[in-house]
Amino acid sequence: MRTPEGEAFTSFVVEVATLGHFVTAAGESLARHGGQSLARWVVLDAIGERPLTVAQIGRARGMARQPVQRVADVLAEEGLASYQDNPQHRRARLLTLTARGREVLDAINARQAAWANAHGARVGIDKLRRAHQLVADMRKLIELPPQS
Amino acid sequence: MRTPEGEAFTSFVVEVATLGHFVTAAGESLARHGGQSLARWVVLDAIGERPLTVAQIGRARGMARQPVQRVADVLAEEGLASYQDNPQHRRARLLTLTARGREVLDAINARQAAWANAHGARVGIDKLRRAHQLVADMRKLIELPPQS
DNA sequence: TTCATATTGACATCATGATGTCAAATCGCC
DNA sequence: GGCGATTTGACATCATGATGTCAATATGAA
Repeated sequence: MRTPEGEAFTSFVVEVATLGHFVTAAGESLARHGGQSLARWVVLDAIGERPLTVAQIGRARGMARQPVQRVADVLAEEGLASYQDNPQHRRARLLTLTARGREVLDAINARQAAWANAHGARVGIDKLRRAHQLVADMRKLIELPPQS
Repeated sequence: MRTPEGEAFTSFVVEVATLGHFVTAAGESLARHGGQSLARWVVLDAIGERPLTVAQIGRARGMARQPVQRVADVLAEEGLASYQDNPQHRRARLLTLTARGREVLDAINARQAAWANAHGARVGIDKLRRAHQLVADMRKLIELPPQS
């Protein structure tokens, strides 16, 4: 009923889910030091380079527009971002970082960089590259239907 | 500011978060074929071996008791589980699988086994073991404070 | 046994993300 | 230019998981 490969695959999947949980928690922790949350950080970071519409942010980060909309509205209320008119689209305004939003984002990203540098140095570049490749391969595999 | 190792670590973390998302979606899909959700499947599976209290389920699956309580109450309402008196603790009743709950759980687990067998066969046992080890190592690392 | 401490269930509130629907706006094909 | 399809924002509802509080219960030290 369950092959050794099936057992191993299930163990891997469970381990990945657990690691994903830890990674998310680490992200929440990093964001909290800037007085934000992971969801807010994701939206702030998305518009760090250039203003985007809510729908564009959702596509860029693999989220539906609706949750992004809610977070974006909160950020706008708090003065970390603001909606600017979009010459391309009358309704779809561009969410833009304010000066305060830039400060907050830079602070969180700086902390994240230190965190990643410290962890990365311990692992070593070779193992990191292999790990990244392995996880990326696995993702492509899980995306495929199991029958093929 | 950002070392190559830091860059690689960040890429890995983002990839893991993405894979975790896919794995969760796969779990939701498997559970849905049994008319359940991932959260309900997790609770059903936790009491598959022996009855447990809500708090025990939470600890076993790394969740707080409160969300488990809510899911458990729904399962009890739907007749997939039932609360039985606990000789060890007057208030903490044991959540127990009903016959229907057993059927549903077995069906979902059978489907998961087929899914895992098919995917596992494609990857191969060696790569799976290496991937599992790598991910487990990374988790231990992220759990440590970054300074050490 | 007694009493401080920890655990537990039962509430509440909240953040997050998914999904559905609708009308306005844009785009693309003709 | 006109018109159908798509995109978008703006609502709504829902599932999930985290957190906090409280009283009832169990546990362990004295």
